[in-house]
Amino acid sequence: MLTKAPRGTRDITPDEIYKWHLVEKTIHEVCENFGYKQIRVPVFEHTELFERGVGDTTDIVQKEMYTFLDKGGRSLTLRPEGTAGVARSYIENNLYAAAAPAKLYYILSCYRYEKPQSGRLREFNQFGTEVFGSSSPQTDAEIIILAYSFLQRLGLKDIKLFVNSVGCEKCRPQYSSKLVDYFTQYKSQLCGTCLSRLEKNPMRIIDCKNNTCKKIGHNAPMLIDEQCPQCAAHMQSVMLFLDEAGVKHQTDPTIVRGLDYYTQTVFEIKHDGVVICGGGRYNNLVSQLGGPPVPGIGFGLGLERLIMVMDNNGLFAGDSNNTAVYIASIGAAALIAAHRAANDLRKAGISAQIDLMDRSLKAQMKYADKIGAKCVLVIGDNEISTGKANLKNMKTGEEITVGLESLTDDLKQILK
RNA sequence: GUGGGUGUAGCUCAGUUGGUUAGAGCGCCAGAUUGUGGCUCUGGAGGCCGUCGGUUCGAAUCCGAUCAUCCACCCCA
Repeated sequence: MLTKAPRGTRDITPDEIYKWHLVEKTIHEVCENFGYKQIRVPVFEHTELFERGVGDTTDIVQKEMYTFLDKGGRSLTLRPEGTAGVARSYIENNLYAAAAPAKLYYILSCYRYEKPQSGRLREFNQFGTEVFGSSSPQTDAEIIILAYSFLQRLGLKDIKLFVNSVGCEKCRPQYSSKLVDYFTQYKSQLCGTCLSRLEKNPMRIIDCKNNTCKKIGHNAPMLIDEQCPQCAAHMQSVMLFLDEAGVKHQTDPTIVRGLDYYTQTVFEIKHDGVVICGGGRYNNLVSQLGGPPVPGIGFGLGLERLIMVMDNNGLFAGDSNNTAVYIASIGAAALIAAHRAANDLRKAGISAQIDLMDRSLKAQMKYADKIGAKCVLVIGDNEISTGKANLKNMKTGEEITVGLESLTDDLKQILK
């Protein structure tokens, strides 16, 4: 038990870390390319932030939060998602007083107490973006295009983008009451959870997986048809910008999303039916949290799911950051020479390793092979007296002679 | 939270109707080759059979519980 990571958590081991480095590097590049700046926020926040921000009718808040009292008796919660904390930070640091809009991105771990399964962990990592201060449709499109470009850049081919609108504070209540009227007719046929949804959040009946509910929901009024002219125009405009960018999309009126704060645009990006990215607009979140009436939009993208999908599709080529030179040594004098040479190479920016195990030459060669060293330099008494050593290319097996004094310069040429 | 599958070496897995000292392949270490990795051959190390309890003369094997893990549902990234 002591040597077992807690349920729903996992280690990212050295042999797969290169995948994360690749993904993270791409995140930074794409976000900077779009003009977004990274923000880092605490792992835990006041519990109330999530209750108010995420919404206390959501599953996340009702049963999935890691909440605890600290020694001062404060109720704190490990963040179950990124937006609420980032919104809090935006307000607290008066970022609305700086240049608007604020274009932010983040890479952070999130925590939800759920039963683990494929692509679902209790601790997981999200890449997300948020734009605060703009309600224009081109902002929605920009956020979506950013996510889409990111996935494309990583080589994902079969990704599908689904877009919907959940309306605004004007049209949603009207629509909700229409929905309630509609579903009330079929009250006796709805499943248990949908009966309670009828009172709390009727929109979620539409994406119930129960066959009967599905059937009934199929003919339910859709918000996409019922929204106010402003919301309809907004959605049309978003899709126009997406078309203009060549980003394929389809509307899916059943996308409702589990978080309460969404208004107007919501979207999901799926791969093989798995949602790897979800997001939307939230025009009231900042003001609900006590900030100015600033609109926002963003998405969250699950990195474990992303890497899983990339793995399944062979999108990782392998670790390319292996040591350039392993310096094998025979004897105590050679070890010192190897040690000196390795440090010189490192200072010149060439990665180098020496034997730390006092092993035989053969064992050193095996080790060099195992760690994927690009070449091996062998130093013994002969080399020390002649000042020359053999450098072996581990891929081709070829050996060339290099001077120990000019090692750094020679290797710079060779490794080019 | 609900339903199902699986826990044996670092990994993938055998293990007969319960019966001595639990196996294989791969990997690891070493030697063959005393200064050169990969290929081959030889040898070696490595197991509280997930954990606890029960049945039995005897349990990896049967029963129960528990934990972990995987899959589906709910929900979500």
